[in-house]
Amino acid sequence: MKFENHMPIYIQIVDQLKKELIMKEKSPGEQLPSVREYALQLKVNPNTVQKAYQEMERQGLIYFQRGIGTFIVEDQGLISRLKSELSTEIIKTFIDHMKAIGYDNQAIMLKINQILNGGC
Amino acid sequence: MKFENHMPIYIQIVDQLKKELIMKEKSPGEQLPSVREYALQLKVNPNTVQKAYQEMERQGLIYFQRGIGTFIVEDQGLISRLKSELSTEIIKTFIDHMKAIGYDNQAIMLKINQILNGGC
Amino acid sequence: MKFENHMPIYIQIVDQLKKELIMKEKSPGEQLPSVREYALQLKVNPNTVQKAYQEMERQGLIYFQRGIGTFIVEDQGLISRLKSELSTEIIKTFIDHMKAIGYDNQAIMLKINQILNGGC
Amino acid sequence: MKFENHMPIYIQIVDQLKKELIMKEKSPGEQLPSVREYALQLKVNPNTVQKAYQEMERQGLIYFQRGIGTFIVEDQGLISRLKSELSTEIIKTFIDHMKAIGYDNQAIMLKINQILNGGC
DNA sequence: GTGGTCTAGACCACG
DNA sequence: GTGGTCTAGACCACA
Repeated sequence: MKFENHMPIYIQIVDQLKKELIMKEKSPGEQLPSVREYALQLKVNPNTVQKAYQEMERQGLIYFQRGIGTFIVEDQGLISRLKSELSTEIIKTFIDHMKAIGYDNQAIMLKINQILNGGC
Repeated sequence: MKFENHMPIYIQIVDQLKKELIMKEKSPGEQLPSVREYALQLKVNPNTVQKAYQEMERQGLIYFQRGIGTFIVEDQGLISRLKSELSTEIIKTFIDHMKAIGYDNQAIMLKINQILNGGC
Repeated sequence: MKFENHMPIYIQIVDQLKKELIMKEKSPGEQLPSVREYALQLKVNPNTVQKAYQEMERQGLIYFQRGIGTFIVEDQGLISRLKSELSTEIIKTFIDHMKAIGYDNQAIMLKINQILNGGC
Repeated sequence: MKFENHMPIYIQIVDQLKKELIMKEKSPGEQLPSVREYALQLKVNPNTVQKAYQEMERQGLIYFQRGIGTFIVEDQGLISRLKSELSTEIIKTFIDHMKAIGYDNQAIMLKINQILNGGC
């Protein structure tokens, strides 16, 4: 896994794990690698993985069990909820950015159509 | 002007000035406020404005004239180039993010259409 | 390290580090002293070292690793590229200066031969 | 006349005038343009020309005559002295720079020969 | 007046 | 510990 420079590594780990959840590479209830193991795997400081896990716990995505391990919460709606949250957030940010440089709804649609090279 | 916490102030100044350029509130060749004056306006340290200006010079958007002031580059295509660069960047990031959570082109279009409340 | 008056300290630091790279006192991949430590060594403000480092990063000579340190780029050709760039730059400037005061190629060669005390 | 950014304009004016002296475009005893006139001609602030003239007076190249004008000193050896001073200075600087990046006398000769593309 | 550099000292996020 | 940012205040060269 490659990390970009302008973004905290621990955030990039969180994003990666979320993506794996959504893409069904990880499932609710599944156990995550231990902090040390994952750190070795990612060639990253254990503190960084620790911070990533803490961030995910804060967001209610995983929970710790003392002495046993770290697990993804067993919430049926989790994935769809996550996906919808993320996509809304992404789109909202996107539209804000575009409007800030003078695009209106129509212009945005046009530009996107262009880039996705589809008609509609 | 209000600044967000999680982003360097000098970057926010750069973004703001770029936006003003695109929105034609500033024009090529125009003189920018002096470092000190702008700092007063923004209630920010002069060094911070200085850093913002130097970043913009590095990006080829403005130039300094010793002892005289700071000016926007006199490049005709500047604004359109800037606008196109920024929008492409924004859209590219957006699409990457969406694909990372499992949306394909069609799904992206659909979602956007919904939100921008347009048919097509 | 002593600094001359008429040249920014941070530029002198950059030049010094480039020289050390060329003279193989520093090698690709090597870690540079931390900003604070180097500032102490040079008896200079940390911000000044910071500025020097950032200038070098801008020139693609070093890179930062968040929370870890600053490293020389791991580019095999780096040193020879740097050396050739610098020497060409120096010679070009030199020849321009000489021609500006009326020396042609031959006169330059002659004068240099004299001073470097060599026949040829 | 075009001015470079990284060098004070008044120094560039001094250098230009020295060059004109050496190239016999100006002669000992000749009157220089008035500060105002020259400033207009160069599209430069009069203070800048003033400073250039002062610098040249300091170096003993010109003298002021109150109410009459500014003149190049009437020194027979002036030009050759100037030329020799300048060339020595230029060469000394050049050799220092080259040695600082690890070239010895021989290597310098080689590199110069290459660039001036002459045999010897 | 302008921009450019520097210092001293502080706080922050990150690993 | 690391680098990144910011402030307050100073001095300088330049136009």
